[in-house]
Amino acid sequence: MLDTEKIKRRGRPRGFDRDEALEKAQTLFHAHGYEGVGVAALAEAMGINPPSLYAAFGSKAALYDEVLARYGQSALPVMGLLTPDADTAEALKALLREAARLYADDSQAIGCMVLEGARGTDADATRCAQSRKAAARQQIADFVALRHPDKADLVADYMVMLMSGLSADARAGTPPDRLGAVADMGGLAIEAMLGGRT
Amino acid sequence: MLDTEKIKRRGRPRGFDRDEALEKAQTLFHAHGYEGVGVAALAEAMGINPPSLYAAFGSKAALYDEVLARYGQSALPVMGLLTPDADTAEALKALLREAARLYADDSQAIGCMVLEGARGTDADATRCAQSRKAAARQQIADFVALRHPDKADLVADYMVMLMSGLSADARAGTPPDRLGAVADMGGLAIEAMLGGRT
DNA sequence: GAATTTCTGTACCGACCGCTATATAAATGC
DNA sequence: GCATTTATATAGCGGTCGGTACAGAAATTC
Repeated sequence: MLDTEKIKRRGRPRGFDRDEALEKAQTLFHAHGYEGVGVAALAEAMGINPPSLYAAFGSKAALYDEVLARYGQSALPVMGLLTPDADTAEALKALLREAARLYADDSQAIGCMVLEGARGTDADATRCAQSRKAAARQQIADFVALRHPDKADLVADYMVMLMSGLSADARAGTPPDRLGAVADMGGLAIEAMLGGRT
Repeated sequence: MLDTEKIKRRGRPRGFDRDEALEKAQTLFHAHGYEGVGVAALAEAMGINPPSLYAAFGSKAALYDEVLARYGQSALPVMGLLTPDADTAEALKALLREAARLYADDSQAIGCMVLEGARGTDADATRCAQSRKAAARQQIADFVALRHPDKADLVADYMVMLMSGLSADARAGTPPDRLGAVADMGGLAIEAMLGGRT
């Protein structure tokens, strides 16, 4: 899996940087969604032609999958808040606040790419995104289960649901301050469910 | 506006029931979203041909708009919970519970057609849906403002955000009982914000 | 050098998109 | 009857979709 190194391969070498191309694709997918951007637009933004895209990534859906993986790594700082020694409720509230801030930050693209991607029409694309959504949910559930095993599933469901709503509202244009206030209000339910400073 | 009656109009009479056709279109739009269903599929389900569709409704977007209006009326029972004499928190919690039940009910279509429609790629369709979403939000804000004017906007934002998340999870396949539990947990934030039995 | 392998650009495929030109069918007004 | 008006069915418009056949270019191995 670690043959990303520049092994001398025979044949004509690729004329573009694969990761740079992925980054351009990520920008477009995040901004317009899987169905909102076509292969032609992707190829143009990546500075290549469709055949090169298909040679390097296989298909539009496969490219999307790689982009989602890349996004998952860059969005890891969010999940990094869930360290085992953190206070459960405080960490979840911080996660909500950070999600709201991130989703409304229009310096990049609006909303969560995974959660938005999980709602599309295309079967392949939604399957990819939903699997990553489920993985994130499980991460949250495992974290909550450290101290509240009986409430882990419910709280994880609640967190994901809330983040889906936050992402939707962010994309609908809700400004950062209002989104943050809503996220904080969502945190009240966590406190009520888990209690403060447990 | 009330010329829905069977006024004798000259020319060949329409060969299909307009409202029945709308109902079929509603089913398809709700199940697959605006972008997920084409004019050909709509026309076939309505039992007509594309030209009849355009003659009767104008365009795909206009048909969608009428369908949304129809949906808004059939979904009114939900908003009917917000009567002026109802307890604020209790009514909102009941609304959440009812929304969760309705969204997960697969006897018809999954999720909220307005909230899902507000997230699409097509500019016209999302504008229609977002305007109805905003109207519903205002209805909630007005209801809350009756007794908690300073918190009306925040609580309305929170309610809409939560319902968006519920609708997304419902479409992702979350079963009714889990969805209901999450909605109830969301209600805890309302109690914390407005207090019980105010 | 030649043969092989791989990538790249042009140009295009069939399928579907929303939509409509055209001609005909079925009603009314006179 | 006849003209007018409206709705229908057939067939097809230009455009975009995801994806590719093909030939040439650029690297390797021998």
